[in-house]
Amino acid sequence: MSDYKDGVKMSENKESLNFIEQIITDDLKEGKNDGRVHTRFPPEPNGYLHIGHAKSICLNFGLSQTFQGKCNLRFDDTNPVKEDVEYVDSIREDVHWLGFDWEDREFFASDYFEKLYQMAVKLIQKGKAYVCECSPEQIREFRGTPTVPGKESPYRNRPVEESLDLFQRMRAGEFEDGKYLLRAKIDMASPNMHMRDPIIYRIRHTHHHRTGDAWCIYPMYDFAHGLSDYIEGITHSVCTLEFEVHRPLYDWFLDQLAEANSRPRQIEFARLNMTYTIMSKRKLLQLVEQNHVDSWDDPRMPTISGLRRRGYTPDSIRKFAERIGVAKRENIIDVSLLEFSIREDLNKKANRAMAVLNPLKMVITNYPEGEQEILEAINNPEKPEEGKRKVPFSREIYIERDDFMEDPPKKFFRLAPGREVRLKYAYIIKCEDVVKDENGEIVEIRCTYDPTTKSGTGCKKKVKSTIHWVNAPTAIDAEVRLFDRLFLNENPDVAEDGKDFTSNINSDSLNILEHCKLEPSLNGAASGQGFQFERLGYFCVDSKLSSPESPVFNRTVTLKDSWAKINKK
RNA sequence: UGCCCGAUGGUGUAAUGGCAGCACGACAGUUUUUGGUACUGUUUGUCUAGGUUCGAGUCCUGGUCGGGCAACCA
Repeated sequence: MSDYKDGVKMSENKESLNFIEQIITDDLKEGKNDGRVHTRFPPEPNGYLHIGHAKSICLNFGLSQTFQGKCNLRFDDTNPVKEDVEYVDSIREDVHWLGFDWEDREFFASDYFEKLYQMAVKLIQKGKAYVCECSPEQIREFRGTPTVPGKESPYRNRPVEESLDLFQRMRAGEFEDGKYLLRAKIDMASPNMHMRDPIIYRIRHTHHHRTGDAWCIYPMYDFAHGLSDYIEGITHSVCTLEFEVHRPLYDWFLDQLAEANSRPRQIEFARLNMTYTIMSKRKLLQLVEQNHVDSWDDPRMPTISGLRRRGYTPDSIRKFAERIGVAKRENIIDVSLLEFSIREDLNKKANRAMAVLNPLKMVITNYPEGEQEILEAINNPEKPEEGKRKVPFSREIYIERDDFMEDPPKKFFRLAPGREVRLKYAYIIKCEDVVKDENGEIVEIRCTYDPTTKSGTGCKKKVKSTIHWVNAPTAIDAEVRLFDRLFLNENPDVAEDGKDFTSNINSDSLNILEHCKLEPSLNGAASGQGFQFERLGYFCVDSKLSSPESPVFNRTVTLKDSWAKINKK
């Protein structure tokens, strides 16, 4: 069951509010913003969205749902050299897929370029901004350091008229990149670096993915972001912790330029970090460009598109976001919590099927040759309404190589010479013989079956283990891709001296198995459709590589495996 | 050595001056034709030193530790 119904968060069994919900509740009590709650999700279209963005999306859209407000999608596209429409498209798709709807409120910071320009003009007129001619080196030098105050620019007291004229000519394209800058006139001695006459416009003769060549000056984040919030009537501007020191500047622009009585309020929360995972767009881009992964939607990537292709459901990701909570403390979430969330979801939703990844041929010597019978299998024990399906059975089947041991340790319950196990939905069989090739490798197991132990006939006989299998003559051949963590260490961001994070990459994160055997009901499974392969894990049809003629499945996540633990001891 | 922020079990997150709870993990058990699921139980925590108070995880002061801030990035 989804936790969302009619767009309203249903899990109101939670009795405590996170600190942002608390702030909004208090604001509402004080009658701020005429009782409105309006948030926004503001990605820069310079990369694909990842699980950290999912936290922010769930937060912002979730806030609008719990307070019956609105949430905008706004592309923060003020730096044309890094941005692209490819990213815009993927962001739209990913937010929708997660289950959120911004209705007709899709905006771009670039929509406001004219308004922002006019606001900048107003700032100059008020004597609160000036056109500066410092070089990048001079800017750096004059800025000072956190412990040393900055020095004022020689252009700081340029007459208003002159700044106005220059700014207008900057826009008109009279100057080359870097020749002039527009800066806010605040305080070069401020203990907050961001208040030391920050740059608000720079010249960049670059084609913009939306405005084309209409502009050659572009506003900086601090100027554009808060004012875009203001223009859209945002009430609560939620962002991550690193923007905390920007807040005084955010408020300063509003103090100078806001006229309406409703003003946005910036609130910062701690971004998501996850073990064995990299969460920076820049580094994710590097993984793609250096071919450490195939693409942004490689199933090993922590991107939303990667998780989707891996077999994660929107519900599982939203549940995960709810579980990890929202606070201001730096955090590192164990990736096993994400895995728990998808197992929990798929356990209830995914139909079961039998598949053998590493096939070992078994011949049931006392089963009549050439005969086949049809057995019934339960589609989902958690959902009886899913009913049953037919599974063929005959003299020759495949079992999992791991389910047989010639010389088993004490706690191994599965098949071994002389031992009995149940074949799921079929019969109890006994291993009579092991056939090996000239290298001593086991190539076939010969068994006998007990016809009185057929499943569903009320057989009382108990065996220690039930194993899955696939009927050999009707088996579908498939490729199955197993994934391991992309990084070897818990915190891949920190690498050994002199090395970058790519030195932590797990070179063995992709394991492609050919000629896996699937039960025939899996024929025609839809792209992206998820299944539980009994005893193995959750798998889905790969949306890019699979075809009806040669199916490809991705393993989303294994089942919890207590045997693996016992085996390790 | 400036400014800002933070600190609750292994990992997260609640407790709004009044019994430190929940989830995940770990461990043990019950059920089971998935060594899955479900269920039960166990385990481990308020950074530190003072202060205010009948009472402090919560308020105050000092310290310690961690994070952020010096792109014409966002």
